[in-house]
Amino acid sequence: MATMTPIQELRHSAAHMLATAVLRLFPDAKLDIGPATDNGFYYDFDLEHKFTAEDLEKIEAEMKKIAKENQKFECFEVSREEAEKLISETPALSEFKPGRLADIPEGEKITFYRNGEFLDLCAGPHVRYTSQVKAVKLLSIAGAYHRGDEKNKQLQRIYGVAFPSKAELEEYLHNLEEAKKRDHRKLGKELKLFTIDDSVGQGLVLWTPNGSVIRQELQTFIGEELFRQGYSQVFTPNIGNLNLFRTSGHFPYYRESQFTPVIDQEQIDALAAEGKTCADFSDLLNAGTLDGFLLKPMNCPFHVKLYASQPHSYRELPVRLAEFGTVYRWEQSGELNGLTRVRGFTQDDGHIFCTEDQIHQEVCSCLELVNIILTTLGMKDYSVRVGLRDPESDKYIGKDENWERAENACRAAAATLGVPVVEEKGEAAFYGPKIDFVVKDTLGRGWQLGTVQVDFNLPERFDLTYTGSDNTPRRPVMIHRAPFGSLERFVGILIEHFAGDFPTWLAPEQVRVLPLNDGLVDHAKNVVAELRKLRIRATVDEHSDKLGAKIRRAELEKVPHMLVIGAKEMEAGLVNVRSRADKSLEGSCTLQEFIDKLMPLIRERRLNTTMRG
RNA sequence: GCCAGCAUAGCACAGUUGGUAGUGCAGCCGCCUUGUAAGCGGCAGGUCGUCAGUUCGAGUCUGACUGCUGGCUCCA
Repeated sequence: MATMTPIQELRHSAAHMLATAVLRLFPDAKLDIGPATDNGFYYDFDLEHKFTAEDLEKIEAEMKKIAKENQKFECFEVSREEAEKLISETPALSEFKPGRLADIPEGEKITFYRNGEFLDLCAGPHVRYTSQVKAVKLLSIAGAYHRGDEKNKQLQRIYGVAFPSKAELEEYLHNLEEAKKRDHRKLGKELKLFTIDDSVGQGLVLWTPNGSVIRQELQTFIGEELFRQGYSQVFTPNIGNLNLFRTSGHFPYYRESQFTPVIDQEQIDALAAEGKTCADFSDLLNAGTLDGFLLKPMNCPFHVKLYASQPHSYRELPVRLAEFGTVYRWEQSGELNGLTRVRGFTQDDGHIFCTEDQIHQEVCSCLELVNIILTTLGMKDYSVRVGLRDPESDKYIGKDENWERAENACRAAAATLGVPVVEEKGEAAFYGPKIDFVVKDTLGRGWQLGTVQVDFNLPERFDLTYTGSDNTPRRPVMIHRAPFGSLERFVGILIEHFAGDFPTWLAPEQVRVLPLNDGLVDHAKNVVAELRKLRIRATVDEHSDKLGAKIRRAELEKVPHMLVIGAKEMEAGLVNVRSRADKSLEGSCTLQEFIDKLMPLIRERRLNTTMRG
C-alpha cells in the first residue's frame, strides 16, 4: 500500500466518517470501499433507498456531529479468522468485505479501524480524531459499479471534499467556481467559438466562424511542420465499404461504437421478402454476408489502400501520408462532453509506412511534432503514457513477438522525451502499443491529445509490402500518429488553456479599430482594409457608443489588439494602440509601425506577453 | 448505456403556499458624438424542453420521453 500524505489521511478519515453518518441514518446500508481521491474522498454503498440531495445535507450534518463527538480512530490488527468473524458479525460489512478481505494476500497484515460505533476493514492510516476533519462538504451522488465492472452491481457513491480548515474548503470551492469560468463549453458560447445543436445530433460539432479560424490556423501550423518532415497531404472519403473494415478488424469488433452501416435497399427488400427480422439483419451484418458502407470510424484503412495502390521500393520509405480526416464514432450518450468527447471529429491523422530499422527515428520525429505543438502553445502541464497490451485480455490482435518489438520501440522512443513516462497495461490500441500525451481540463479530468502508435498488424492484415534491396517482398511497419489527437478535443482544451485569451496568431479577431465618433467610421474602415490586405483579421466597432463602451466590448470579446482613432490620430496619420496581448505595442504610432510590430507575433506564433486582469 | 441532479427570451437569472410570465445584458429604433472596461429613452422578443396526467385553473404537482451537467462503464 502506498503511503498517504497527511491530507490523504484526513480525506480517507472523512470517508470513514461519511460511512459512519450513513449507517446512523440508513442502518441497512452495506459498505464497499471509501478511499481518498485527488481532491477529496468517496464511499460506495449498497442500499435499497436512493440517496437524494436532501439526504446528502442530512448526512453532511451528521458528519459534522461526528467530528464534534471527537471520536478516536483506533487501529487493531487481527488474524484472518478473526477478520472473517468480525465481518460476519457486522451487517454493514457482510456483503462486500469478505471479497475485499480475500484480496489481501496471505501473510500481509489485516487491520480494522474503529471510530465510535463504526468498524471497517481498512489498511489505514487515519488521523487520530474525527475532530481533525474541520471542513467537509458532500458534493454529489453517483452510480459506480462494484470493482469498476459494468457486469457487477451498481452501487451508490457519495463524493465529498475535506480540508483541515474551513478557509481551505472555502478556497477550494472558490477555485472550483473560477475553474468553471474557463470551461470551454461556457467560453465557447460566450466567444461564439462553436455550437452543438440537438436537432443536428448529439456530439456533432458546428464550428462557428470564430472557432473555424482557430481550427484553420492550427491546421496551417501543423501543415507547415508536416511539410518540413516530408509528409504528403492526402484526402479520402467519409465512408467506405464495410468489407474494408472487416479486413482491418474494426467491424464487427467495434460495432457498438460505430454509426449504423448504410445498407443497400435491394438487399433489405430481398431479405424482408424471406421473412428476416431485424435480429437476422444484425447477425448477417456481423457474419459478413450483408454488403454496405460504413461512416468511417478511422482513417487507417484508407491510407493503407493508398499505400497499396502502388508498388514500393525500400528506397522510397518511409512513406508518410497525412490527412485531416473526419471520423464518426457512436460514443455512449453519457460520455459526450462539449468538444472533448464527441461523435464526429477530425483527427490530424497520419500514417508512416517504414522499415523496422526506421521505426525509432520515425517515432521520435512524431514525438518531436507533438513537442513543437505543446511548446508553441505553452502547454507545459501534460503527462506521457506508454499504453501497453494487457496480456490477460483477448482484444489484441497479432503475434506476441511483434507486440514485444512494438512495445520496446515505444518505450525507447518515449525515453528520449526526457520527461517522466508512465507505462500502463491495457491502454494499447487493439493493433499496437502507443505513446499518448494526456492533458487535464479545467475540472482536472485527463484527456488524451497527441498519440503515436506502432503497428505491425494492419500491414499484415492488408498484406502490405515493399521491395527490399535483395529484390524480395518485405513487410513494412505502420506508425499511426495524430499530434493534436482530434481538432475538436484539442481546441476544447486550448480554449481552457488560454481561458479564451488566444495569442494573436490564433485569435479569431486580431485587431479591432475603435473610431472615437461616428464621423471617423469611414477612416476606420480604410484602416481595416489596409490590415485585411495583409490578411490581418480586423474589424471596426461601428456602434455609436462612447470609447469606454467600445473598449469594454473588445475586452470582453478578448480581441488582442485595439486601435483607437480620434480626430487627433486621423490628422496626424496615427493609430493609438491598446493591446491585451502585448503591452510593448501600446502607444501612438503610424499604422505601418503597428503592422511592423504586429506581424512577427503572427508569423512567429508568439504567445501573449501580457494579460490584463 | 447506468446512477444522481438540472431544463424559464440569443445569454445570465427572478418567479413566494398552483391563479395563464419578469429583470439585466445582447438586438432593433431614436437622442447623445463620445478619449481607454458600461450615456439616456423607447420597442421587440417566451406554447416556461416535449408529450401525457391531476386540478375550475399548472412555469409551479405527478409520470414518461428528450437534452444537458457531475460521476460510473467505455474510448480503435
